[in-house]
Amino acid sequence: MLNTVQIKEKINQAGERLTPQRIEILKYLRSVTCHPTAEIIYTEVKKNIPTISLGTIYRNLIYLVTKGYIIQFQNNDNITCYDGNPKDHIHFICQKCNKVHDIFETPTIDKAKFDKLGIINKVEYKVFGVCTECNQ
Amino acid sequence: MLNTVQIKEKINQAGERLTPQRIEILKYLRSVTCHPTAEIIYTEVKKNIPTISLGTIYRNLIYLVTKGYIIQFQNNDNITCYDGNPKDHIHFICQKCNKVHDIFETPTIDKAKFDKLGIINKVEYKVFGVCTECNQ
DNA sequence: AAATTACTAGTAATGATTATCAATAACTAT
DNA sequence: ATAGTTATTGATAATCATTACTAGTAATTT
Repeated sequence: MLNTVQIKEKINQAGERLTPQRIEILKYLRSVTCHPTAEIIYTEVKKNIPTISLGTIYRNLIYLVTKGYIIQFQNNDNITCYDGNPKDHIHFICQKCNKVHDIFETPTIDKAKFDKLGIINKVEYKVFGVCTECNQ
Repeated sequence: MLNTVQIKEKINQAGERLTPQRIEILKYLRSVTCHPTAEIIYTEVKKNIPTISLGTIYRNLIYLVTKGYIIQFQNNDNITCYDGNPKDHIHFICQKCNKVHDIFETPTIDKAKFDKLGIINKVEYKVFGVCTECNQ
């Protein structure tokens, strides 16, 4: 996992600025294993930067997703969730409690089939079901 | 592909009613290979049932998804799209033109890994990229 | 240290989706 | 067939996650 210095090195590029807000959002997402919504990230980052606004959260999340530092996906209620681990993996989403579990396995697909269709930028694998806790 | 009689047989169950609106929405989705939004479905079904309302479209789409007659997923703009083919398959989504291509292949995953987590109800595989047409 | 401009905070606007409710019509039982 | 039950519809209002806007601020460059 990247430390703050590494984040600084990685995130800063020509024409882009390294703001405390941007660092804090990425640091938070890298520090948790859950898959928070923008609203939750807002609540949590606010503890360290009380004046941060929700718009800043959204803007930076878009930035971090675009840059590939984090992953985004929609949960069962179609709310966008974020994952600080950008490595391809499967999300198991409980349809009752909406909790998300990571499965660190990449399904094997026939890449050749996609070559005709175009260039692949990212994949998203979701599995919906009911977790063991909710299935009592 | 189901014909109208088969749809009637399949769709009607105790406590549920077979309305012309419901039939028409399913018939439309079964007749196309594209992946329309609720708005597009509204426009198309309206040609046959001019008085149908958008709320009825949404309500029946939820019904059809719940029953497993159709599939839903979010496109690159996070708008819900619908697929009249409920068989598991991969969606290749162009990030430029938002067009969706079907890949009739099911990635193999280690089901055992999910047994610990809970019961699987459905899977959703999406691949984002740029289609050959947009990549000129 | 000054200049440039990407970024922020605060707020308003957007728009897909859901909720509401009286009227209707699909189904059931007689 | 007919009447009764209630799932569904049409129309409209409400919701709320997300985006747009703007003047002020601060990160970076020169």
